[in-house]
Amino acid sequence: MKIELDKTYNPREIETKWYEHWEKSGYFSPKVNAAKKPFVIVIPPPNVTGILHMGHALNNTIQDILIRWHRMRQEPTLWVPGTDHAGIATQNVVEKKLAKQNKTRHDFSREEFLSEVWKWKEEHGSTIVRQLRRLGASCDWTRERFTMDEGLSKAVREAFVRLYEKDMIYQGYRIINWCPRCHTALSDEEAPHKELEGMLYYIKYPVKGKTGEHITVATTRPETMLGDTAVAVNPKDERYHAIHHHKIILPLVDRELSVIQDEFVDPDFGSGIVKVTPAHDPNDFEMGQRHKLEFINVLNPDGTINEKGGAYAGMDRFKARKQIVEDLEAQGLLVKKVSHLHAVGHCYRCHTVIEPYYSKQWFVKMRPLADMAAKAVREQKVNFVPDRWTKVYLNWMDNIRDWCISRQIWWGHQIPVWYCDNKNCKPIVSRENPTKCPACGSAKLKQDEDVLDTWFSSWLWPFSTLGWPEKTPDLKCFYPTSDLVTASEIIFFWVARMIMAGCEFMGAAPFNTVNIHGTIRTETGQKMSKSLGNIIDPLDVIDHVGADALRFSLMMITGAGQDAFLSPEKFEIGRNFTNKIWNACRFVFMNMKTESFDNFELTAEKIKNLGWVDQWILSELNRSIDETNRALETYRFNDACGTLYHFFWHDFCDWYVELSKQKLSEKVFLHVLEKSLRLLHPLMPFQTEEIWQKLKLITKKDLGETISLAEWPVSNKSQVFDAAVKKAELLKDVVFLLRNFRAENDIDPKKGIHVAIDSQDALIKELSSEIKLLVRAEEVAFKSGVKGWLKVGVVKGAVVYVDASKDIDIAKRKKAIEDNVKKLEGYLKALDAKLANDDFKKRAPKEVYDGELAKQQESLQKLNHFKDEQKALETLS
RNA sequence: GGGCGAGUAGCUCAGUUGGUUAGAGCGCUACGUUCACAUCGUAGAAGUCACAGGUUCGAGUCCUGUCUCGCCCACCA
Repeated sequence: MKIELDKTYNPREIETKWYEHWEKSGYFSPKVNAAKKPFVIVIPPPNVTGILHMGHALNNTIQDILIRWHRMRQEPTLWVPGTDHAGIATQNVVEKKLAKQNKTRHDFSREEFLSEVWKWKEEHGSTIVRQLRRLGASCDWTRERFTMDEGLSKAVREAFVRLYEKDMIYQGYRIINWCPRCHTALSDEEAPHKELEGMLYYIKYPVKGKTGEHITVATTRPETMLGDTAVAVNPKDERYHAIHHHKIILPLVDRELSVIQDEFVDPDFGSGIVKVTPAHDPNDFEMGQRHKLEFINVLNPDGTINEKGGAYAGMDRFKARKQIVEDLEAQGLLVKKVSHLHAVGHCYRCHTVIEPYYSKQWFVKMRPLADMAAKAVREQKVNFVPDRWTKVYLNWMDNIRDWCISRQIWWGHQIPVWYCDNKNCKPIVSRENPTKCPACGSAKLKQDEDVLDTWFSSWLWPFSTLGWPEKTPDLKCFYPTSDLVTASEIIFFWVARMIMAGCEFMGAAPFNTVNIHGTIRTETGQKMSKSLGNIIDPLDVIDHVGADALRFSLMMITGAGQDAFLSPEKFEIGRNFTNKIWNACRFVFMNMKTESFDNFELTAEKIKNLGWVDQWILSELNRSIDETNRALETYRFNDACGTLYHFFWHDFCDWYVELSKQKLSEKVFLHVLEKSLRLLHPLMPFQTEEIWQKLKLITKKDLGETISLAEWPVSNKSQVFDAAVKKAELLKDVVFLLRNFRAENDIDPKKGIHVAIDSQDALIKELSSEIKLLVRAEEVAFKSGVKGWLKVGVVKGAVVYVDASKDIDIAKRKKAIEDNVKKLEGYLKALDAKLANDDFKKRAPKEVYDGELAKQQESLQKLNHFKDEQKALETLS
């Protein structure tokens, strides 16, 4: 059967065709085999609101490579996919949609609003999941999960109740990060600090009963003074001993404040006196507790001043700040303002400046969890790749603070706590919805209105997706998972907490290896983001060059764990490579006598009788298999790409295919091609499958159903032939020399040249036909005492001549030789000095010394030949 | 304030325990389309390995310090 490939590779139909076939055929579901250790990855669940961006493309390509590689190694392989309900983000999206109809969520009941969100989820939530398929991600879609599906919601309740029962969840009044735009509390991780150029205001507070006397406090947030309930000084600060027992009058409000003494106050900062606002600053909160101060909250949830703010009530916090400064100035109480660089928390969802806010929230006690999780990493139950992240992780664990898990939004897992109508009854914390109060029997119960932090469901992901808390076969078989692949941004949010949850609920860390990859950036180093308009859309890239090219390009340019700087041109590397592979295969298919290849497995017997070129390419293949494995084992995907790129393009196409006009074994040809496709498959799944299937038809060989289940190549020492490799090196050297000579002398590419070689080496005499072919030589003669020809150069002791009666540009040749002589003389000078150094002779290993010596000999010989040639050219001209 | 990463060819980056004359891809220059592939081939030019010291027979690689860029963490108001 004659099978032809199209002239250029057209990924579009091929990709859709194969993905559908793979999924339908169930290749992505693991073949459970108790005797074999499974390889398992859980996907970092993208937000349901998400659309595939380059970061996802990178992240999921890495996972897919690992998964496909292990699958081909015939391990039971599972990649669990799914999406995250992304509480705040999703609610924001739906609220924005409602805003277009001039509505807010408060125009709906909670139930109505939630049904709007579910509706949105059903319509748009599968976008990213479809896009992952286009990338080629070989997830087991039969096991797809969602953080709010029934099973995972059950897991969330189970976790909450267990922690509550162990006294590791508590409710209390604390200062938390409050987003005035999202109207909710946030965890510390959700309120990253950003440096802002602000103002430090120095304000006079009058001392009571001492007209004209005042103290000066410094603050960056003057509006919080409305909630001041004390001023504080350091007890050791002698400047202020005199005022310890005085009362201070709070301007604008006329509240009477005591002076408290607290070690926290740094006498060297500002004036050395701190205004204390226990309800709006974490430090002041601590002081407030220590000194039993009053907590006055002056803010509404939306960031406006509340009724406690007197004249400023109703004003936005920033407007109030401006107004208060103006008013103080008018009263002569503003001493000065100086610009001041400080770090301010921002909401990670909407980037609004967060407000430290005193309110009642639910918290998880982190110390015991952190200790366990840190231990798991210290004992190498979990390993970070690259290793430098270990320190980052441990440092965070050491400085952990309790986790605020309640959110004042509607979309999410509602907190499983109910309050009885009878205020004297204790809250009911329950896995199931209770119908009546166990204490008083009342049926009037009200569930806590808050929902849990989205990450409270994500941290259970590695086992909740496998069925926990039920004891399912999947859980037993696939937990703990093998690798986790993610970006550094979510080490604290997610990775660290998953390790905690795994240790706490499963008694074992959830994965062995955490592979942290870099961030995708633009050419100029910016983060890619929609708002900056600097996105390169992976789906565009797939449309233009195909998923394989996208994947390969990404992997090729991303050093292990390093950030990747992208521009559209970067994807040409993958496009060109897919094209090269395609055309090489096209060539093979066009030239093979298809009838004779029903079997191209190589037996030891066959291999022994192969020609040296075949032996050489087999040697390179086996070396490449080893290198690829080493690269994949150490998560060096760019090395794996580089190895296979070089092998396929340069060894296979440039040399082997070029030499294929000589007598080569077509069996070896197909063998190498087929093995190459397997090696490339994890990187470029679509194209390799397409070609492999064609190969199957041509060879009529039963290779199996799909390349994605074909066995991963194993290297074989008996297929490495040092002599053949040496011979190839020699051939390449002679060919380079003569090609260079041709180019240097502008010899018409179509014109044959006459070559003579003077050498004692028998090996080179076996290369005449190859040399003829590759340098377009009319003849290659082996003889000594060549007279009247031009000496071109010396290769491993063999002197190479070309018939000088042809059109050689003598002047150019002279110049080339002169350059060579100069270079060689410089090199020899350095070598001579090195070898003359007694210390080098004494201390360097013998191999190194001998190596240098041999180099000296060879260079000397070359130099002499060039000098001879110079003389000969003199007589010629 | 603490920590991490990066600085190697015009650009993007490799360079694994120190040991050839420091590599690749892109770009550039010249030539080439009867060749599977011009998304190609052949050949070529191009580097003070950020800087300064040090260790060593030998440093891009190890040590110390400095500079530049980027990132993360941090309750000095």
